[in-house]
Amino acid sequence: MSLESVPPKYAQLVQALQRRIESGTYPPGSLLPSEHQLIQEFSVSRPTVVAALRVLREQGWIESQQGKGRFVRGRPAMAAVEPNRPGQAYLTNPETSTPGELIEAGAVALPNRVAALLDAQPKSKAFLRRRVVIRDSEPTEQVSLWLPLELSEGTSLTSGEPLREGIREHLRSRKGVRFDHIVEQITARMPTAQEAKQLGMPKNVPLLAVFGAVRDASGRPLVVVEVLLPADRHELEDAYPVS
Amino acid sequence: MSLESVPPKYAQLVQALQRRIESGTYPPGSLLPSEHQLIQEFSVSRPTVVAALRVLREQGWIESQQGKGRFVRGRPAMAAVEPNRPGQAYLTNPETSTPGELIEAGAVALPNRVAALLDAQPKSKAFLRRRVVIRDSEPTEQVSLWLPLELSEGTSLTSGEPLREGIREHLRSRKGVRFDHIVEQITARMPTAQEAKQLGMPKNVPLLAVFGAVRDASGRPLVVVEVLLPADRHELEDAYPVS
DNA sequence: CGCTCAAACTTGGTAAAACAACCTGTCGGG
DNA sequence: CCCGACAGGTTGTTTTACCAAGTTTGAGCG
Repeated sequence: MSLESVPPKYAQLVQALQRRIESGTYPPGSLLPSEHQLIQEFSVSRPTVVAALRVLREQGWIESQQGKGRFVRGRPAMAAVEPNRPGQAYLTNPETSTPGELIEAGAVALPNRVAALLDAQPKSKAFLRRRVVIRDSEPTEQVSLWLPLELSEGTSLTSGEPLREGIREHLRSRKGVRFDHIVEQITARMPTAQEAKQLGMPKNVPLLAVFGAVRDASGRPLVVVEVLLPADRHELEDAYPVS
Repeated sequence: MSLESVPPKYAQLVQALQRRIESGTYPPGSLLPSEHQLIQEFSVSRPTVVAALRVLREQGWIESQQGKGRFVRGRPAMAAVEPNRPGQAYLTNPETSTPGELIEAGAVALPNRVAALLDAQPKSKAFLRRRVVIRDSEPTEQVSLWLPLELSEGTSLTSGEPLREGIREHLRSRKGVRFDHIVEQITARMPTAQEAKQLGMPKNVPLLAVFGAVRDASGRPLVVVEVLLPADRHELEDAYPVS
């Protein structure tokens, strides 16, 4: 049969050059072979070489300078640190995959901040689903999910049972909405007495509160996720290029 | 003279299509004209059309599906929110551009977390430069900069005078190091008595502590920036695509 | 009428060629 | 000795051409 599709030539070239950079054949700071040399060595056409080098440049492996050549920068170190995005996991993974306890599931009045993120009137009603996540037999995080009432109708989110499907897939198949990006706000505050008790944390330790507004491609807010992290047990990490 | 360089054709095509999407000529969800139609309308070749459409896809304006066509997604809403990166501004802007007060400048023993970010031994010596930034006649943030001693030698950072040049440019011209990316850690904690006093904040309000490890292209840490933000007055915002 | 399959569309990938813009040496002439 | 012109290298942009792969449509046949 041999239906294994071979990757396109330019992708093979990308991998070959990446291997050479990682192995030290093309050390950082050195000049990459010119387009003409690569054409001859790999027996491909110039558009193929250029396509491969464009990918490498966009990924940060090399940088090019018209008239001089392409310089090796090395394996992009930034890609090594994967940011931890609280809330991401709760949107794609089913609730049954992480142990936890559902502590609230019903319609409530929206807090001001959440209402603003949902483009809704303050104190208007929305559906709230709140869970405490348990790791190593200890409560570690509280995850809250707010949905407009029209988005919660006809879904299993209103039930008190753990979801056996990711929220993202659940809403896509039943309501036809497609998650696109998340606008995230990070703040810190002291826990309420109830929160400290539910999370098993001292009352004098602050909380990291992460609000994630999930929106579709046009920017319309769909749901809001709030993750509460005791600051003595969690921290957030991210990486970005300096402008 | 007419030395104004005209943008390349594919970039012009990108702008033209962006305008049509924004004006509603190509509403979201609709099918973009096929490559052949665009070739005829704009009188360009196919690679030029493809290059323009590739840019639009990478920027999130459209998505393509082999065999069917290219679908309009609309103006990428994510790009509208620009993340606020504390520390970024302090690396590029001169200290004289924002009012503040220098409260420390000298060699100190490294705290554990900063030593780890610098790949240095804990309690080893490094140079610390600490400033309180004043906005609207009120202290609002504390910015600390740690540098390895060999990187601070021969610079004006060790002086008690405000820098008239950005730190990034300062270190590039005098020490030849080039900033590439930042690995950021966000935590929350209670302020010390001294910090609360210097920042003019209540003692029962937590601090958002942002640690930024500035590294070069190979991942070697260069300097560490710490920004302390009273949580009742600041919050962090960011946006990212849902995977 | 319903099903099958081929034709005609779409985007994705490769090849060959040419010109333009930019950099860096070398080789003269002043 | 200095400086400018020039040749030869590099990447950037554009064109023409062809084939491959996925999707839709409709003609034709049972």
